[in-house]
Amino acid sequence: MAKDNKSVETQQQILDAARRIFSQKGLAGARMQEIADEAGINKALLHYYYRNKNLLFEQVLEEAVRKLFKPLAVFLMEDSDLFDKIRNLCHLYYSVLMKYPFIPNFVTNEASMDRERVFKLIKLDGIIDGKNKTVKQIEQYIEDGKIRPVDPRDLIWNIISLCVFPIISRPIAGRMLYQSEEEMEAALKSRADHVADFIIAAIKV
Amino acid sequence: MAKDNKSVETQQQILDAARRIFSQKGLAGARMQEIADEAGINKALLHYYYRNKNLLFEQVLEEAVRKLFKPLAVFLMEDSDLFDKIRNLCHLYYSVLMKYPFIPNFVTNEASMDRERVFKLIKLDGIIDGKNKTVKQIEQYIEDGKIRPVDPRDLIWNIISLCVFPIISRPIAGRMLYQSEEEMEAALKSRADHVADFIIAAIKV
DNA sequence: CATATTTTTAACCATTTGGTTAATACTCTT
DNA sequence: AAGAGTATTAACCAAATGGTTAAAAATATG
Repeated sequence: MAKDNKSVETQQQILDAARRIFSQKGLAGARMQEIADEAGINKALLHYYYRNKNLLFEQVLEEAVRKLFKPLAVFLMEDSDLFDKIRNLCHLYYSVLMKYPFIPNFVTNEASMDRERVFKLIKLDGIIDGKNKTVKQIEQYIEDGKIRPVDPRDLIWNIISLCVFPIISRPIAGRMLYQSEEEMEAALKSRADHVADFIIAAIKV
Repeated sequence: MAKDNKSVETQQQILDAARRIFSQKGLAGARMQEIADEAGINKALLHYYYRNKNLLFEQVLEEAVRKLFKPLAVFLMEDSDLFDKIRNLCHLYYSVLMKYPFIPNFVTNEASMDRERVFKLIKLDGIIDGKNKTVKQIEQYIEDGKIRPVDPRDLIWNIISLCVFPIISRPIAGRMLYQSEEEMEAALKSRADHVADFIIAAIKV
């Protein structure tokens, strides 16, 4: 049994490499040899730790799905004021996705190729419980006249879209909208606030 | 020289098949044999009309990029009232993307794999001219007190996000937010209007 | 109808790729 | 230091895959 930490270090290097390669090239486009090279090891060693490509991919995908859905689950479950929740979600998403900008595209793309594989990794029950909770909260806010009448599910979908899509479209939209990389980076920094403001302005009476 | 139309018909079948396969599996995941089967022809015939996989892919990608950016270019260039433009864009995008729902994911994914390949296909000059025009229009609306002060580029990015992302995320979000496929289909029908309302509510003073 | 041209196919081929094997280096325990 | 177990490697293999070739249908042309 691996008592020393050389092996876990190697496994970590493999996972890091796999994350980079898989997220950039997808399951079909990634080459085991390339992952091994990127990890600085032999291809046979790669198979020694991760029996095959699919298993390795599944591990990387699971991690990505978890990271992508955690902020959403937190948002949907939270008990606090709706406006606070929205601001929190925007900031949480931006900090996570700025750190792992490849995740949204990686997951949505895999979902379009093999929907079920992604579903199996989402704790759907928890999400749906949270969704029902937040839908109720939104309905209550409408009833209390705190926000305009909107379809709660449309609203949730809009919020997610505004948090996630800018990251996916950044390579293209950045070049279209901004003069330079730096200008875009700067704009991105304040986007979490702007998006939250935008959403709240759209619903507040 | 092909005077008859059997050959163009075959080429069309190939393109249709290639669209389906490439958009579902990506460049690396698609198999020439599978495209040939889907088109009901021999693999050698596939190479007879399209010399190699890359050329065929490029053709499918170009078409997808054109379809994805046309509504945006129209929006950015249009001279009419900003609110009308926004409503138009939402409806245009929804009609195009409901017809070709695979396009956004296909293009964003390819952009994340090979950014330059996508850039080369976008008529960037036209888009940027239009962008400058619409940015000026938004600034004018702010100055005239018709809308709240917002960063024009953030606003444009938000509009695009709200039009495009729901299509990308539909397989996942649909199952999370709605009880059944039919319920989601129904909700989707009115989304173009809701999204336009949402955006306008967010900026109108 | 004969022949030139285009379309379609079956059989092949070279390369790539995921995965295996068997042997070697390393590390830890006693 | 010896031996057991673990980590690592080079060489290899079978299957899959993009692409080619040469011949056969089919079609157009005179």
